[in-house]
Amino acid sequence: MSQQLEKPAVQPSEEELSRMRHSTAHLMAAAVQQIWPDAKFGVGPAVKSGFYYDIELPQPITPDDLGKIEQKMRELKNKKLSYERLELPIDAAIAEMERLGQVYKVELLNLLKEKGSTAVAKETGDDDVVEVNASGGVSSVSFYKTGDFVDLCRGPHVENTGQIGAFKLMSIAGAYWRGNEKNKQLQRLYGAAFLTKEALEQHLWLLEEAKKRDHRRLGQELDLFAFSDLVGAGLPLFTPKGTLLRRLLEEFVQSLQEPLGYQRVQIPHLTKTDLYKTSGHWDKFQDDLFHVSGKSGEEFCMKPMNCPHHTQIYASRKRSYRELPLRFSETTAVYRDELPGTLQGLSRVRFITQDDAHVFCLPEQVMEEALRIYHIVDEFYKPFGMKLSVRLSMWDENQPDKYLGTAEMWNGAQEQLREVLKTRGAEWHEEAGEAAFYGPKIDFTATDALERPWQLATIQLDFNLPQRFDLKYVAPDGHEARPVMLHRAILGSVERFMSVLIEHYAGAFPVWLAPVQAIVIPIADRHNDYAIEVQKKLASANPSSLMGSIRVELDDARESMQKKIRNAQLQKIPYMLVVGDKEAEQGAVAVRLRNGQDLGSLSLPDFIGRVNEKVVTKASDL
RNA sequence: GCCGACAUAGCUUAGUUGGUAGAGCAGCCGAUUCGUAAUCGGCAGGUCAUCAGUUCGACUCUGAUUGUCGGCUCCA
Repeated sequence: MSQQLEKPAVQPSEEELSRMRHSTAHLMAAAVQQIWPDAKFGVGPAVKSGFYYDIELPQPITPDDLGKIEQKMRELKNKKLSYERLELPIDAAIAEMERLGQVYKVELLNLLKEKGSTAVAKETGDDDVVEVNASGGVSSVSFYKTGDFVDLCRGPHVENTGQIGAFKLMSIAGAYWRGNEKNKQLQRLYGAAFLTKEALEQHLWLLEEAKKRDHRRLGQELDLFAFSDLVGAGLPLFTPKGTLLRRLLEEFVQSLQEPLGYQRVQIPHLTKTDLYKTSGHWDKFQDDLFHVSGKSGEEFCMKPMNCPHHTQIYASRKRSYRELPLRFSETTAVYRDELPGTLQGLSRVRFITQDDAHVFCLPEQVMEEALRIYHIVDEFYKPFGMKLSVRLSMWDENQPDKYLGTAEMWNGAQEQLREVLKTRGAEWHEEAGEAAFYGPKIDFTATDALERPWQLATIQLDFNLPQRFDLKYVAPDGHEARPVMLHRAILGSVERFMSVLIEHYAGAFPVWLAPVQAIVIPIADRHNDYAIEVQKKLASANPSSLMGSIRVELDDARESMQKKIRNAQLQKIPYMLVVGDKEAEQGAVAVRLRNGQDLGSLSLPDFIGRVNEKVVTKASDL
């Protein structure tokens, strides 16, 4: 007998929470079943901050029903019903579920019987169904019974419903059965659940706070971008301030990549579709392109990516091994006809500006080049203090037809990227099926205010497109050889990066990024002349800033100083420069920081020096 | 694309048994000239997203379209 591990005295709270949430999902299902006895149940796992259950009813559940369900849940909770575990041979289980008309459970059980629990967990996204261990067939399964509700489930659960904490049903959504859009769509009921009422309230409060950081709201309040129904969905329009922010980000990344040998190129936004028929994108993405036709009858489309164009710059002349690596970079827009239901603020758009680059190199240069890119990613993200998670996105070897190239190619390329991660000492996780169709990638993701993950930077290895476009270089021995291609983006999409950035800072940008860095606030009209003088001096003062000056505005509205300070606060302007009689006399400014701190009177050179330092160091403080 | 919800002035929004819209902020005009988060008064601004339909009459009811939000699916 193996040594028993002692249970820790205090359960890790995550595990405890997750168990309670899972039990709450059962409680909700039990309540739904009492109200609508003909409800059919899909899967119902615990998730971040709560749980969900997928349910099918002849009459859809409406938001008004949520209160009713909650009330029934409380009733059942107060009865302190036990969670009772039963084991059944799989065939008996199938028969029982058939008797109850639970068609989805029957389907799961059959799947378990044939393919085992790993396959089921993978397909449903729910590993609570049964113990995840073997990938072979399962011979017996466990059920949990709560009151009249019996559910296929591996557990564990709390002992009885009285131990369930505070919960609230949050929303109803559609979700395809087994995650496949060809299947029927069930109703997914989401709930939040916490051990205590206080924790639940805290969570709801955090959600409210997150709304204030929503980039869509801040984009409007801070006048960064806008949308127009006339222009169309997913097509953001950038205001002067938003455009300035974009330029600052682009120039930052340019300042990092240019010294590393990246050369700018430029390509048209239209192309004949032949380009994508050659690259292989056509077969996969033709429905997601904006198609354009001209006079000639030739088929054109808006470019949805830049790699094929860049290969044609490479292919425009004979290349020698001596000129490799070639690193073509370009910050440029691509256009993708994303499904309307997926569009979301700047996070998911149809006009996407990529800070794209393609490196063409010798096979033996791949590591070095990938490491260079990794270095740029590190340097770029450092000043923001954003938490990035790193994913090695691999192909799905069970679906080779979704990808170009051979298993050998894929395994080799994946191993190379794994080496890169090891060399960097990165912490990463690996996911099959997340690769691009032409190669594996290292993806860097960040989260928004609601902690939804978004992919930003990416490093992709590609042996396929060089082959498709028959790219060559002349090797030292005089023979022609095939270069390797790396695709990379640092921000990813400028729009998406901005969405994450805005939420990361809650709109309060550090000095180097703030579209308006300082605002001069004259106390009374008689101070306007001095205020103008201050503005002029600052606007031409800061040669080391990326934009060549301090970005300063003057608020000469005939309003109270208090009002002007309030407005500047709401605009999250880092420095408020109050000038009155005293300052005019001393040639100074009274500096108030965005965080409310009063720096007192500073001479102009002192203030300029301060801003200069914050900009040059990309400081996060003021 | 699918499921569900929503759409009133630039922004936030009031407006239930269907009788042609009311406010705050922003804007404009005037007064106020102020020491660290909203001075006061006035004016203007709406074919109630669009298009059909029901009705004597539609912001209100029905349908379609467009857009937005939360999910699902997809994501080069």
